[in-house]
Amino acid sequence: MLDQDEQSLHSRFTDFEKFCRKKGLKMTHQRLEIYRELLTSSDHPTVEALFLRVRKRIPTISLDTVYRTLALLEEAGMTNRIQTSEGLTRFESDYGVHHHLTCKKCQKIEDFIWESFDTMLLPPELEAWGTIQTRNIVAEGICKDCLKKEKK
Amino acid sequence: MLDQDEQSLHSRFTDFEKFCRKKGLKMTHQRLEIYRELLTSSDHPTVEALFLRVRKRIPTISLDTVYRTLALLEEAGMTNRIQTSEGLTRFESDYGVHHHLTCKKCQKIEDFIWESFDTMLLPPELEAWGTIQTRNIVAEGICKDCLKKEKK
DNA sequence: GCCTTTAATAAGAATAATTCTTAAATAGTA
DNA sequence: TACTATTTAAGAATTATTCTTATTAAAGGC
Repeated sequence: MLDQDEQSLHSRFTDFEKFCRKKGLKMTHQRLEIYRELLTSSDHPTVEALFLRVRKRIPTISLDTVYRTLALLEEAGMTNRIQTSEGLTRFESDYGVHHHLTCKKCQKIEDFIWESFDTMLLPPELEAWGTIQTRNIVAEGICKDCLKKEKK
Repeated sequence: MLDQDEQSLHSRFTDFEKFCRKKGLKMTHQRLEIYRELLTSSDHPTVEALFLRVRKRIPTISLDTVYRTLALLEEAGMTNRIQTSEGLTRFESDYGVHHHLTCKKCQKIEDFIWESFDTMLLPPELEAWGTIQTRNIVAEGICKDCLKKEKK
């Protein structure tokens, strides 16, 4: 499992190089580190959080570069933007179809997969609307940790 | 159908009065007009848009009052906040379970209902997470109008 | 209906998130 | 190694949202 993860991480870096070449974009130190940080972050970080993490390795990096790079990665479909109900923008690296579960108390976001939903046919009325490309579930509630705290 | 809508609109206003009384809130002209505007808007307006519409009837209303009132209504569960991928906050009056369909081009949001999804049991693994209260689908694609424009 | 109390409002200042501007630095290429 | 076009850092500008304060108005008692 770990091997496989590392394998896939490595191949994703290679993809990033290829991607830059193909698009005529320069492969900068900053872009690589931002992308790496996002790949290894599983907590759906905000731009600010990502900036602080990357700054440990590149102390002179600017917040603006993080914004620009994330926009770039998003456009290329390599990351997803998540608009939370707190009003903050969070990011995650794109790794296939999944859904989100958010705690209303602590705002923590967890991923989950649900294949029987993914393969379900949408209501036929929606065909008249246009072409539907993605469909994601946003579920909200109170997580176990916050439920415990409430009881105290 | 129209009769029923008007009926339900009227009862919702009455609810609003009751709601204010119960919470010890004052029933102001501004609050009523903002609530009315949201009830009769089906296009998921932004705060700014709502402000401009209400201003036609109350020219001196301030943007801040719209923000404050929407926060109030949201807290009471009478409206829902929708965080769009454009990064804008939109609002809709709460009228029962439904889902959203957004056009990636023109950003228009349409509602749809899908009862067979609503009654579907969530994956059992999620029970370990905590208590799940809501689950909504956000579908994205290109609407018919934008598809037509693309062909030109 | 008028008075009092307290909450709500308007106006504009303050804050926070994001984007833009510009000069300097750097990647890719000859 | 030198050249050219991108990209970057820094900070200014913009935009959305919230806060502050003096004024206004709703609700309830008289």
